[in-house]
Amino acid sequence: MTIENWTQRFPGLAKLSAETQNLLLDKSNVISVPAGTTIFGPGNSPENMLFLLDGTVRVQQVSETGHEIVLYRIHAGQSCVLTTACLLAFEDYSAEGICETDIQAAAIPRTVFDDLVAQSKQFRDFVFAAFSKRITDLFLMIDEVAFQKMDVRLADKLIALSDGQDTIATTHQKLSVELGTAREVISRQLQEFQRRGWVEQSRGSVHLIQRNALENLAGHNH
Amino acid sequence: MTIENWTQRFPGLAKLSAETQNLLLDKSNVISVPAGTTIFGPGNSPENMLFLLDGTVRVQQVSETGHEIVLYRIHAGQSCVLTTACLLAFEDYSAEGICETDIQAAAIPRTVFDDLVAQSKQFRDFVFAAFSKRITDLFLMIDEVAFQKMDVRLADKLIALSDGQDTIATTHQKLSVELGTAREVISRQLQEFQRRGWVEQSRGSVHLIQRNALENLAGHNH
DNA sequence: TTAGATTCGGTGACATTGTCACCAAACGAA
DNA sequence: TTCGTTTGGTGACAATGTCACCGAATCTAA
Repeated sequence: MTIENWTQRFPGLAKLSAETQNLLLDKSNVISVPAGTTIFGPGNSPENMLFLLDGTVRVQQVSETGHEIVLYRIHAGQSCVLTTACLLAFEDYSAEGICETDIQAAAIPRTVFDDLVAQSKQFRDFVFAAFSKRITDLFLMIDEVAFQKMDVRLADKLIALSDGQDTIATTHQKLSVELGTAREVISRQLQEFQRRGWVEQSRGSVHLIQRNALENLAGHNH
Repeated sequence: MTIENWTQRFPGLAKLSAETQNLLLDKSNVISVPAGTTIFGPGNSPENMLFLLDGTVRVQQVSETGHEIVLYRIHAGQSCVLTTACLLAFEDYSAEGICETDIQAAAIPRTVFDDLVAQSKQFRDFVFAAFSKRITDLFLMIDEVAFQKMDVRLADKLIALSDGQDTIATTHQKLSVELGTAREVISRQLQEFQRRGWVEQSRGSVHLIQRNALENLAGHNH
C-alpha cells in the first residue's frame, strides 16, 4: 500500500464508493509535520480537516490556573474530529494539538469535507462515529478524573504509555500532566510502586518490572 | 407561534429553506413526556433524535464505583447531540437523560435526520455546531473537575441553578451529584457560606443572601 | 574543560477534599 | 401517632494538592 491510496488505511473510509474515494484522494494533500509541532491551538485554527496516516498527535489543555492535562491522543488511522468540529463551528479552540512524533496526514479543505458529508452516507457514518467515540471517551475521562484513585489512574496510564515495552521514557512532570495532577503526587506513587517491586526508576524513565501487578491494580482483569 | 411551526424556535433551524423546514415539520412527531422520565440510558437507546421545545433534560452518569455526576443539561431550543451520536454509532450510552420538568420535544427518525444532513448545508452546520459546543463544554468540565476548588465550583453551581431566583429547591445530596463530590463536602461548604452570610439554609432549599459574593468567588467578574 | 544554569526528582509541613461511621432532627405514609 | 425514610451534622482519618525548599544529574556556553 502506498501513500497514494491512503483511504485504504481507514476502516471507515475503505467502504466508500470508488468514486468518493477518488474525490477524497484527488482533493486532499498529504503533508508531513515534524515532532513537536503544534498543529492547532488557541489563535491557530487549522484550515483543513486532518486524517492521520502516521504518527501520534497529543491533545491537551492549559487551564486558567496554569494546570495542564492531556485530553486524548489521535493515532494513525484516526481523524481529528475536534479539528472538524471547530472548522465548522468557527469557534476558538480551548485545546492544542501537538505532534508527539513526526507525522503524515491527509489534509482536506473544509468545503471538500462538507461535500463529502452531503454526498456519501458512508462518510457521514464515519464522521458521526468519530464524534460519538470522542464524546463517550470524554464521558469516561470525566468519570475517571472525578472518581478514580490516583494509584489506579497512574497504573493504567503506565500500561497505556508502555505500549507493550518495558521501559517508558518520560518524567514525573510529564506523567503529572497526563493525569492532571501534581508532580509530587506522581513521585510519591511511583515510590510506592517501586517499594512494592512493580517498577524501577531512573532519571527520565520508568521500567515496568511487574506489569501484571499494575494491570491488576488498573482493573485490567479480563 | 404555535407548536406546528416549532422550527422557528431554533435559531439554527430558522435559517433552513422553507422546503427543508416543511420536511422537518412533516416527518417529526411532537411528543410530551412527564418530569422524572428517563428518556435515554443504558439499555434504552432512543429511536429518534430529539429537538427540545419545552423543559429541561439532565444528562448524568453513574460510575462503576456508584458515584454520580451531572454532565450537562439540554434546554428548550437545543437538540440532544448525544442522542444523535449514539443513534448513528449504535453504541451503548454510558450516560442517561432524565426529564427535570415536563417536556415537549420534536422527535425525528434516524433516516430523516440522515436525509436532512445530506440535503441541507444549514442543517449540517446546525448539527456540527451542536457537536462542537458539546465537546468544548466537556473540555471545560474536565478542566473544572480536575483543577477548580470546591468552593468556587459550588458558588458557580448555585448561581447557575438559581436561574435568577433567590431560592434554590435542592438538597445537599443533589448538589453533590451536580459536582461529582460527596454530600459531606457540600454540607461543609454551605456551612462556610452561611457563616459568611452569603446563604441561608433550610431543609431542602438554599437561599442566596449575597449573590454578589458568590458570583465574585465563582469568578463572574465581568 | 569548567562554571553556571536548568531539569529532575525528593521531602516535610500543611490545606483541601474524600471516606467512613455514626447521630439526630424533620418529614411522610400507614 | 408511630415508624421508616430523608436530610443534614459531626469527628476521625485517608488521600490528594500546594508550597517551599533541597540536592543531584544534565546541559550549555565560554
